[in-house]
Amino acid sequence: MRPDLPASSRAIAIDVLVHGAQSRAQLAKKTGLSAPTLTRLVRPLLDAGVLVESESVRTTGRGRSSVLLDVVADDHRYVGVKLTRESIYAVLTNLRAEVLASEMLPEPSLDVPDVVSCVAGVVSRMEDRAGRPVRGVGVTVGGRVDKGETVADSPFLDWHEVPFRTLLAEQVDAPLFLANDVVGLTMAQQWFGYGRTYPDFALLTVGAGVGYGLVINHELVPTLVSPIGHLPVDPHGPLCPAGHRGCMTAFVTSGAMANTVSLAHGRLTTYDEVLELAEAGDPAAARVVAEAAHAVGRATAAITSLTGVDRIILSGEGVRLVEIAPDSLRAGRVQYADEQVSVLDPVIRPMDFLEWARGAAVVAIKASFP
Amino acid sequence: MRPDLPASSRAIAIDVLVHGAQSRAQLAKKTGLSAPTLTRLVRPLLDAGVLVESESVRTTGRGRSSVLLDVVADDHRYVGVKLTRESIYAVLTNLRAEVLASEMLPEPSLDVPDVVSCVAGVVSRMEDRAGRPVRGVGVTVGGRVDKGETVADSPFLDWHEVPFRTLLAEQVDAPLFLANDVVGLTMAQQWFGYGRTYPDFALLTVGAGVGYGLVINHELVPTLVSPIGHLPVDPHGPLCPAGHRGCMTAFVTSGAMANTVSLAHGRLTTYDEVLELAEAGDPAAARVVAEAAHAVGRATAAITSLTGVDRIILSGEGVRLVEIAPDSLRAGRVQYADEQVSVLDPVIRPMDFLEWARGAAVVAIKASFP
DNA sequence: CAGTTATAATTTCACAGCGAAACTATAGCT
DNA sequence: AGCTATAGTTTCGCTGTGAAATTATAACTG
Repeated sequence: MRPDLPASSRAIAIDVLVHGAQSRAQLAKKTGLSAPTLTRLVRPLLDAGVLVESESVRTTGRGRSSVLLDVVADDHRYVGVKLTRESIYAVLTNLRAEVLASEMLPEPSLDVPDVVSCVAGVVSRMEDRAGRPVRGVGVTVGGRVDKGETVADSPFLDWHEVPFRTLLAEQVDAPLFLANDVVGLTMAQQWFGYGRTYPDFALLTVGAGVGYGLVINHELVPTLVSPIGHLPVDPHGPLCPAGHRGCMTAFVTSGAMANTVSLAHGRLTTYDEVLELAEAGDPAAARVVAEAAHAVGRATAAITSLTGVDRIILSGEGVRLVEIAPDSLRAGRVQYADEQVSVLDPVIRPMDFLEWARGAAVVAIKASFP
Repeated sequence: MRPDLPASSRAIAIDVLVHGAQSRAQLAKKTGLSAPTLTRLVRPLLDAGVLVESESVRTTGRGRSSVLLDVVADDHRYVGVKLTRESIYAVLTNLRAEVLASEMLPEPSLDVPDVVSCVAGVVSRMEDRAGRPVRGVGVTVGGRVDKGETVADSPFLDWHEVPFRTLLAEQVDAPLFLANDVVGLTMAQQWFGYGRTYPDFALLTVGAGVGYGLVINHELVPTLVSPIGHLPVDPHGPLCPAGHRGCMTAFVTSGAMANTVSLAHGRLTTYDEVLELAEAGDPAAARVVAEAAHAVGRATAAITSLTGVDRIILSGEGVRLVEIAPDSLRAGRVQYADEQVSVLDPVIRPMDFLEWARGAAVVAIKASFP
């Protein structure tokens, strides 16, 4: 973040980063600014090296060729780290959040000093691999993060009021940014994913927990952390650990689903097995998966009802469940819908665990660009 | 709306209208603008008569007395009209949306020309009572309103794609504004009610239907029209006319509640009787009211979960039900809540039907001030 | 191939919004 | 009367902006 750059210059730079190389004329039309203003706004960006003029491109028709402006994505390196209870995931990315290297290692323990030095070690190795200064390091955790400084409360790590950024900054030189994990994932979608093109969208993640991010009018709406996890779906449904009957956590988290199927079959069944069994036609597993997909559909309908946002991304490690039971998803989404109103289908974005780390990298990119 | 006024002048004028008489110094501090800028912004407002300097006020301590700036609320007249299936409600207000006169008359029929001339008649009578030119007329209806021009779809009036504003403009001289009824009510809360002080709040209305308005960061979020009416609460609950089991409509609308109690007692019971019976301890009525209040609580919890907004206003003609069963409301609100997170109690704003018309007047005020 | 047209980008210039500094206007306190 | 504190104004310079004119480039035309 260069504080000397005028805000409108920054907006131009972000547009180029997010939407790719464009000419000044295109940018002027898109932003509603005049051509002279664009020339003026772009100059300091060129001087600072934020943008470069790439080849001039012949468009159809006559007239002078336009010169494309672009970021040099590969000039910059960012690191993203996501902490879970079991593992630490890290990625090295360029400015466009494209993953160049990754690492996964088991969580040493949940003691804060252990985690701090372990993360510092990962970051240091990533810096070596980068072969150049890293411009920013983003770290995300599940749970409440306060002002980007402290982990106020993380049930996954059993942490409370840990001033994690400060602690980590003692061992990491690069600019450091701390955020909630779903916030990072939502930002990644906003700048480099589905949300790029849309001013409003919601992100619902399914896996060990249920995550939720909301963007309205290009801005991230600060929701409480993962409150959607306890959104009620069916007051007669299964029980979640917090004692809620039929909330999202009880229906769709991988642990809950595995438990239910284990109980039905009288033997321990993993989440992956549940999905396989469901695909193979096992009645119990199929039922559990269908109910979970139905619950996800219900949740998307509630999101649309209460926020007016109808573009919804489904993602998370466990999202395959809705691909297995698309009809249940659809049924849950439209069951209580108004007849006249057409309902957009959610977009499914399968993802592995590195995607979480990539979200962390985007936290750093967003905070430090340009 | 004076298009020649700079945007920041307008912001100052709105602040004075909404928050009452203030000195330039106060406004400068609040808006973060400098004192000179405030002098400059206020001048055209004084010239145009939007603001006046009222008496200079001695504050504590020494120094020059500050001069309060205020709108002349009673210099201006606005009319608000709300259409329902059975009746037309109209109010005459001043600039601060204080009701000076009101009128209620039965809907002549649902034929568009009848309604148009009836509304034109009401407006004309209100203009007579105003004794001066009316600065704006706001008309609101339940249902989808497109671009302030046409009633795209109103199940209450059985109207579809009626270019109501244009039709009415042929018989009304004053500037005319058309909007959804809940939008008007939300705007009224935003400028002249509970929302004045808060950047984020939600409005939930209960009555013949269920209404929902959302303001985030001082801005009205465009939600679909009354989709919350079919928010599911309990998939084993009562049935609504659209065939949904246990949706908000089935639980909390006055018609549904009256029907349920009528059925239980084997005799026709009105909504008001239901509330009286519940207060008197009648088990069936008390149960229906408690379930309704519980459903309202659930809905507020869902709103908070999915929007992050925890300040919620409960209103509408039927809102007394939650006053009768506050414990059920609270139970529904916290039942699925996270334990750590403290939950704000909703604010209850009882209202009569004229409040709807006042909301319509606010539509006109907001659109035409200054 | 020179002239015409179309598009991109830049330069020049004038205007609007804003705040720092200095100034005027009050009012209380000593 | 002189000092201090607060409100509001005037002056002036900085910054962001677009209209208009200018330059650069490319294709099409007769």
